[in-house]
Amino acid sequence: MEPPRTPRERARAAVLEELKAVARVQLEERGAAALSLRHVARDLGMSSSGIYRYVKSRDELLTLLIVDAYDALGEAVERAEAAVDRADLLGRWRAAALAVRGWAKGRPQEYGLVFGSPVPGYEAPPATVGPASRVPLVMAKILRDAAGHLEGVEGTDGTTGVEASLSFVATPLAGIAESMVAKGLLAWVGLFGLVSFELFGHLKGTVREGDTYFLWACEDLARSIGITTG
Amino acid sequence: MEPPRTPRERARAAVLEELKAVARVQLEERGAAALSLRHVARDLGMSSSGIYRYVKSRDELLTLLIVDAYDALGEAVERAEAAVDRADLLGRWRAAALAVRGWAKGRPQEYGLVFGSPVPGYEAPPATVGPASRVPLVMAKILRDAAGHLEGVEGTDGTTGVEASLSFVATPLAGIAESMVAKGLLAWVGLFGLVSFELFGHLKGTVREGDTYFLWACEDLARSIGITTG
DNA sequence: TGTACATCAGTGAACGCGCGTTCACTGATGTAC
DNA sequence: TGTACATCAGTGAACGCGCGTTCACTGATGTAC
Repeated sequence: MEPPRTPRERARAAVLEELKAVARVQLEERGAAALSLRHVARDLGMSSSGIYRYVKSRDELLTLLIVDAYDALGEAVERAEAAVDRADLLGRWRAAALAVRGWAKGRPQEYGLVFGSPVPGYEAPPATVGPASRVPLVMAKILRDAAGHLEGVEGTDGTTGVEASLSFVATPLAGIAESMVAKGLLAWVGLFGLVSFELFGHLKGTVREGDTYFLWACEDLARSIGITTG
Repeated sequence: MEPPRTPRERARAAVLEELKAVARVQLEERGAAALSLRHVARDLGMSSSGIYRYVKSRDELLTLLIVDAYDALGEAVERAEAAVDRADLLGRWRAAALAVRGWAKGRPQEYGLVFGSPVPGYEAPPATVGPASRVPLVMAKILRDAAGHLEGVEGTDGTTGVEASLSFVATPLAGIAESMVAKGLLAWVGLFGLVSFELFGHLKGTVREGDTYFLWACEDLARSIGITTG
C-alpha cells in the first residue's frame, strides 16, 4: 500500500488507473456482461495484447473493479458520516444512508456489479472482504453508540433465538446484545434493499417522489434501531 | 389466454415450453449473460435457425423468461399464503415471505434475472407489469386486513409528508392511510433485500444460521406493519 | 561518464471460438372444393 | 374420398462479428560496473 517509487512504477500505476477508469465508463455504458478487454484496450489507444501487461484476464479486471467499487462506496459513506456531530445519531445514520443512495445513483452499473446478481462460478476473492466491510462498519459504530437508547425498542429482549444465528467476533458490536445486532442488520439490509429496488426499477409506479420516500424510510429504519428524532 | 386448440397449436405450445425449460436450465448453469439461442437450439436437438420459428430474438427469449419468473414466484407466494387461515395475519405474512425465499433459493439465477441488476438499455415491456405485481398484491391484502391493528404503531400519524410521495390508485390499499402504506412498502422492500443479500452472498460471515435469522426477521418485519405474535 | 546487459511496455499477427441473424430450401401437415 | 394448394416447422449454409488469449518480436528505459 506504499505509494509507488520509481518513475516506471509510477507510470505503470497511472496507466492501470486510466485502464480502470476507461473500463468503468464502459461498464456504465454497456453493462458488466459487455465489458471486454479488447474494447478497453482500444479506448486506451493500446493494442489488444498490451492490456495483458496490466491485467491477467478479464476476470481479474472485474475483480479490480469490484474492489474499487467497494472502496469508493466505503469512502463516500465514511466521509459523509464523519462530517456529522458525533452526538447526532439520526444525522449520522441519515448521512450514511444518503451517501449510499447518492453513490449508487451516480454509478448504477458499478453498484449492480457489487450488489446485483453474481455470475455463477465467480467466487469473491479475499481481497474484497476488507473493502466490502467499510460500510457495515460505519453503521455498526452508529449502532454501538445508539446501544444505550435501545432498551425501549420492541423485540430486543433476547428470547427469540436469533442470538445463535449471528457471528460478530471482533467487531465494534462485540458486547452488544445480539438481538440488537439482529435489528441493526435488518436496518442495513433494508437500506440496501430500498436503494436496489429504486435503482433497479421496482418502485416505478409505486413511489412517486423517491427523495421524499427515501428520507422517510431513513427515519423509520433509524427508529427501528432505537434512534429517534430530536 | 385460452388453451390452444388445433394439434398444430398444441405442438407449437409444447415446443415453446420445452424451449423455455431448456433455457431456464442454461440460465441457472451459466447465468443470464451466457444464455445463447444457439446453445438452446442445440440442447433442443434443433438447428440454430429453427429457434426463430418460436422466438424473434435473444431479447424476446429473455423477456419470456422474466415474465415466467414473475409468474412462477407469484403463484408460489399466492398458494403458500392462501393455505393459511385468513385470521392468522402473522402466519399469512410468514408463509408469503418463506415462499419468496424458498422460490429464490431454488432458482437463484432466475431470481437474479428479475431482482438483480438490469442490463443497460433493456426496458421492461408492459407484459411484465401484471405478473410483477402478484407478490406485492398478496402482501397488500395482508396489510389491508391488518390495517385495523395499525393504530398503535409508531410513525403512522401522517405528519411526515410521505403521503404525497406514493401512488396507490386502484389497489387493495386505496383508502388506507398512506403513512401505513409507506410502512408496508418498507417491509416488502426489506424482505426482498434480505433474500437478495442472502442469495448474493452478502451475509456470509455475518449470519451463521440463515433459517433462524430469516424467521426472526420475518416476525420483526411483520411487527413493523402492526402484526404481532399470537 | 560510458558501455554492456537486463528489464519491461507495447506491437502485430494469429489461434480458435461461439455468437445472432438471414435466406432459400424441403417436406410434412392442414384446408378448400 | 381425392386432388390442388397453402401453411408452417425445421434445415443447412453462409454472413460478419467481436471476443480472450498466446507468442515472438521491437525498442525504450533502467541498472551494474
